[in-house]
Amino acid sequence: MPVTLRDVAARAGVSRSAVSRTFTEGASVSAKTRALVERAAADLGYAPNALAAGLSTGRTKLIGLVSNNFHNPIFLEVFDLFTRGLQERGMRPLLVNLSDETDPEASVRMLRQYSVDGVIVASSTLPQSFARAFRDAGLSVVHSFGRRTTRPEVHVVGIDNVECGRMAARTLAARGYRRLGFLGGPETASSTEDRLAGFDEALAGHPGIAATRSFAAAYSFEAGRAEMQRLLALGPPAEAYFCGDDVLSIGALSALGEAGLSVPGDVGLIGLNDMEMAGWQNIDLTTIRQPLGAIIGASIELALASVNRPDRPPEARLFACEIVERGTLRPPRPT
Amino acid sequence: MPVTLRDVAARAGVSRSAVSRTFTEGASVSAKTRALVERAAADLGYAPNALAAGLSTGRTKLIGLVSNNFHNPIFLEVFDLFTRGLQERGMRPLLVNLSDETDPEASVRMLRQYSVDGVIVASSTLPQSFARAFRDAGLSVVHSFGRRTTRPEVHVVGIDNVECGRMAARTLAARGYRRLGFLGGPETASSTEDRLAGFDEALAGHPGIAATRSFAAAYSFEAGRAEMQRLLALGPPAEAYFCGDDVLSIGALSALGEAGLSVPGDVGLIGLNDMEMAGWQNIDLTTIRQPLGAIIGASIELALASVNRPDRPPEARLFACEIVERGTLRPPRPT
DNA sequence: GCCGCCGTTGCAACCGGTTGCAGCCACACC
DNA sequence: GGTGTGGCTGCAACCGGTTGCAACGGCGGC
Repeated sequence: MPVTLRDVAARAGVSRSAVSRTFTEGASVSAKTRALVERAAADLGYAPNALAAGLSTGRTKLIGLVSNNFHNPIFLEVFDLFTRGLQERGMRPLLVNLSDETDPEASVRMLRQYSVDGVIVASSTLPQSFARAFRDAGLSVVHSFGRRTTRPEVHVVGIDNVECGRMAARTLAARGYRRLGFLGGPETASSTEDRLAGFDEALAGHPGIAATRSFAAAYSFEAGRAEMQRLLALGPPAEAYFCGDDVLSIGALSALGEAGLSVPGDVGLIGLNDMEMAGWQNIDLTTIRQPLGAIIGASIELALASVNRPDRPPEARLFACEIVERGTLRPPRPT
Repeated sequence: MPVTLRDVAARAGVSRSAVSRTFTEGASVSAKTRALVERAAADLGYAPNALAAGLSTGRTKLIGLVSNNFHNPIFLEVFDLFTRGLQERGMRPLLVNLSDETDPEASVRMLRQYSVDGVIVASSTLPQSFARAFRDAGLSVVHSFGRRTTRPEVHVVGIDNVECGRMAARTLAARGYRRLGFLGGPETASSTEDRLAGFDEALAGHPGIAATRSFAAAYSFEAGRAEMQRLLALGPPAEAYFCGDDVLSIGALSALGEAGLSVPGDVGLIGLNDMEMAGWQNIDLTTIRQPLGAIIGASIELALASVNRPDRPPEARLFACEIVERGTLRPPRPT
């Protein structure tokens, strides 16, 4: 039923090689045969089989897009940008959902079975063991939203979480807040650790400022809300919180509102990510913007580059973030 | 570098066929050879190449997952359920983003190039021409969140939008609202048309009730907000609105709040979908729940079934919705 | 002891492409 | 006219599997 190379060759009266060559960039074909073949292909509605081609060339133009983050709305934006970016470059994303997967082994087999050209792991919570397992299987992998380490094992693209922690601390200090709270994501996530480290570091220079710390069970609305409720039950809240993610901030916002506390009147809040929703006027969250487009662009770039040079040493690309001023912090304090 | 059938065969001292057969369900292999092969495969870390297999069998276990809805948060839930559901059944989703695509032709070629076993179109806004184009190319397709037509061209799974419109109208009437508003999605979307039809139909039995209608430019927060702002600028609002989607409701909510109107005090609101966010306590939207899990389960089921029986006549499966009572409508009026 | 049967096995062709290699041809040059 | 050159072309092998077919071996039944 489907039309193949052979059919086109027959109709054009040329060899199969000739047909193949007219469809491969930079192959040597005369204008005459090319015209013949193109005519026949158009008549028949021929589309070359990318998978069969991949069998010979070793390149399927398939990229494994791996994530376990299907409850944080920012990931819809992430998937949008990834799929479009990959499509524009002629690649196809094979989506892998690792939500309740704990063993890298199964996913590795899967990805190898489909001989993807490369893997992009888009997650800030997936343990590094996954990325490592993919790499050990000989796949070229890029870890987006990952952590920079001194001796990276795979390509990493993301933000400088330590610096974000500092930014948050400096911003809160500049607004005159003195009793701060750090409300992070899962304690074991590297992003949480790093943000806290930066936060603490910047605060070290401000002896008059105290900070508490706590951790939500996940990067989700419910977790943020639950954690803030727990804090409120414990005693009076801090003057302002740095939340490790916008979705946590919104959860916290909800708990605060329910407790009758006003933001930013009673409590200040700053998030991280700047997801679409943070700008919705009934949320209006002051936050630290992660340059999503740049991160994803670089991830794709790196993934494609390392397909061609698999031995290329792992590289870390970190992007700068910026404060987005909205309505959940009180204005800077005049000095 | 990658280990193939041939390597395993050599190490196990059997033919390539024997290896192939031990890995295909229901083939005839003796326990002895099977053990031999499995041992060798494990030693070598062999994983069969699914794409090469697909070349012979004509089944790649790849499913094209096509959508253009990357700005409605409910679609993150949709992708989550689809990817998990497909993975559980041993299928792999190839994600296709049609956000700014107007010509089905290109996507058809793409999907055929990767010889997907089937296509699932997950969108309530994509014109039917896309689904039809896929079908015409010989692909078996399921349209999720699509519209039931009298003579369906492809499998359709979704909800009865007309009935949802009726439910909304009946609910608002029962609460004693008399001046209603229909705030739909894009006027050309079939889902919008159907919901409006049902809404009008149910209202026909209530001569004392009047309704206005208007349409947002897209199923998005911004569009819902803009449309409600426009309505408010025109004059006093209706007593209650039926919004064609939760994300529209939330946009409307934001515009109402900004105008100093309280919900449900001054204006009532009912949405449709029941996305995760609708339950967030600071949104607390009364809405009509779409049974997402059932819809997606049935879509996958149907997609897989029609791979095996491509000539199976197109079928429509519609699921019932239910009202989820939260805080944006005033309580039922005692009669 | 012979026959037939059936489960198992390997051969070889095939799926739909790609590509190294050698042959062909036209043309230009001497 | 002979030779050399270079651009096109087709042959055939190969990518990593699957599968129809025929051969093989062991076993039970007569």
